[in-house]
Amino acid sequence: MQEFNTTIYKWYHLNHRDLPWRQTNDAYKIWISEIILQQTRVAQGTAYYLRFIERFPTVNDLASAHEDEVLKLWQGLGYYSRARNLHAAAKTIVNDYAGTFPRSYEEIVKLKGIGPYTAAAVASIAFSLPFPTVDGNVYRVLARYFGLSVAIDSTQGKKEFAWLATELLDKSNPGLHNQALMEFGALQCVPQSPGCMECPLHSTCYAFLNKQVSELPQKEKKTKQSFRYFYYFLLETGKDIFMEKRTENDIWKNLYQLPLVESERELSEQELLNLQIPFLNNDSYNILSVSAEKKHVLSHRIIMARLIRLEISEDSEIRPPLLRVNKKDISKFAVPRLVELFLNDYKLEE
DNA sequence: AATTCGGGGAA
DNA sequence: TTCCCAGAATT
Repeated sequence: MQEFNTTIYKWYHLNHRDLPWRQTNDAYKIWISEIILQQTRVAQGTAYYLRFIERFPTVNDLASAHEDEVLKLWQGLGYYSRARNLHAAAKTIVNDYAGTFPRSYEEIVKLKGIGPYTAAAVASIAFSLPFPTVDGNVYRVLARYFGLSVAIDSTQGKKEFAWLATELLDKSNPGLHNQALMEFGALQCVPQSPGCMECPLHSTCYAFLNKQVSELPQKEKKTKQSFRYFYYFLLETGKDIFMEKRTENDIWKNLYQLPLVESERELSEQELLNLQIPFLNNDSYNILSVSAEKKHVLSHRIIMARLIRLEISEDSEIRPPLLRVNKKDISKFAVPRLVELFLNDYKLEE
């Protein structure tokens, strides 16, 4: 047990990455990095972290920003509730804690978007409080080394792993302990074909000794996907197009998009040509083009989408919720990746 | 306990 | 294709 920890620490000392959020003790910055890295690889999140910290150096800067700008900085990163919750929590910190990050686990875990993992990460790394971080890396390392075969996504499994992680925690330096264990999982004890021959723990690793490395950790649920059919409309006047905000409790909430008609089933090109356009009060338009079908895969959805370009007259009656946007301002709006791709294609055509 | 929420990189 | 990433909130 002691051997496990000291070996991990030694490995961390030799192999850890020099990441931007490891150069600070600022709880605010640690927090930002942890939210960005939820279900997100370091390689993908780092650039977002740097831009975010540059624009919002303090919690006050973030709290006083408009949500649209926060989402724009988050564009392309996914799981946008993270950005909305981050913004809401910043306001809570400013309003309820006078802009000082709360220093107890109980207060931290109450903040929006902060669950057991993130609360433990901030508490241990920023404040040296004794709470173990149990993330995907930790599940994997512990499951393999100690041979825990209980499913990591079951209630029982979460309890058992949390208990073991608490037992292992070095309370004299919980921040270092947590980061070392996670880094070890991220770089050495990786999900697919880890380098066990070079691993400093292989002589005492249950999974390696019992040839169960590829069987651990165990998971029980697999996500099932369903289809959705999105038909976006690019309404062009001379210099403007139209956009709308997604306000429903659905994917991409509070992001912007091109006017959308969603269908229960796939529509043929002929059906699209005859479609009633719900946001136009008259029918004075020309169909310029119908794009090829684009397949956009999310974790629980497969979205099949097309872009229909319409030329409309300057005096067309547009249903109110649509925003008239000058073409040079389109990039100011936070849009889903799918819409961004359509807009990029459109710009290339021009 | 099950579902939802994004997007990308690696094999 | 499949897996899964420094998970959390909602149902």
